[in-house]
Amino acid sequence: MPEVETIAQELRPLILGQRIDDVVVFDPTLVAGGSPELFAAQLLGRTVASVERRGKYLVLGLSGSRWLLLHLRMTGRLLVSLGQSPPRGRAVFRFSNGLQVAFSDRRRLGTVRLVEDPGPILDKLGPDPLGEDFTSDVLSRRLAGHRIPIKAALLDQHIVSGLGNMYADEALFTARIHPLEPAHSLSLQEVNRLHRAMLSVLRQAIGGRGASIDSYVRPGGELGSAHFSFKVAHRLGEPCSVCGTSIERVQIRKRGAYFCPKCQSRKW
DNA sequence: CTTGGGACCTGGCTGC
DNA sequence: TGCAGCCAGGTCCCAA
Repeated sequence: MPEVETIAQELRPLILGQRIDDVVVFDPTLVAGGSPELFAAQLLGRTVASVERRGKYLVLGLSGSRWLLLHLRMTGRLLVSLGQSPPRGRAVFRFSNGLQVAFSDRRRLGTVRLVEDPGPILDKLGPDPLGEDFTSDVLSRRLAGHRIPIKAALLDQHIVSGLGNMYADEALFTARIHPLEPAHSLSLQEVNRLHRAMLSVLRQAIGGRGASIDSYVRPGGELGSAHFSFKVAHRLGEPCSVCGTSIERVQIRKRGAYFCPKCQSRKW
């Protein structure tokens, strides 16, 4: 999410108010829920009225009541360039100010979708941790009744939206909660700590313009620096910054979970 | 309803 | 050296 937020922030001043003059889809599987031809045709001539993030979606509001939803998944990138060397990628959007935005995506899991009503997709998302209404109380209610590991709950975008694998690990470390702790069994105090940790981890990562651990780069090609602040994520075997214990890794739902076995000791 | 597993995808890595 | 097989992780879909 910090990566998508960074992209939204940096793309916004470049394309807000601009008209979409050309769309070329090189990889038809990029377009979800409709034909690539129709997708391109229906985008032409519309202007960009808003550039927002919802969960991990990048949401472009367009003139004529259409919404362009982009999801980058793991390796999707949006890269800007001006005119000359036309960028390849899965698709390229050209705007009236001459700017080109390429959707590049090594593993081809990202999607774009043009809809009249984003509700059916976005309303399924849980609350955004950076939204004003995301209180500790809200988090507590969202976790109630879920017996799954807290790490799995944080990654379920229907429960809360925006946390990816790295940031879930970082938030749990900061809150000193073991990733396998059943979500519904967190104490009020633990939920409070987790709530604060989610906010601080995400805000700090946005301040670092995202984490370039895998293939993420900013629209201009620059790297993010948020990964330099990671305490546990992708730090298997390194000493914990708090207690010096070796960072461990377990599998939860086929995903790697990094944690400090001492700072995040289980209570059961 | 909740939960868990497979599928998708491909560059990089492991191991024989 | 060559190559099969595994792994990463966000989301959807399906079965229990």
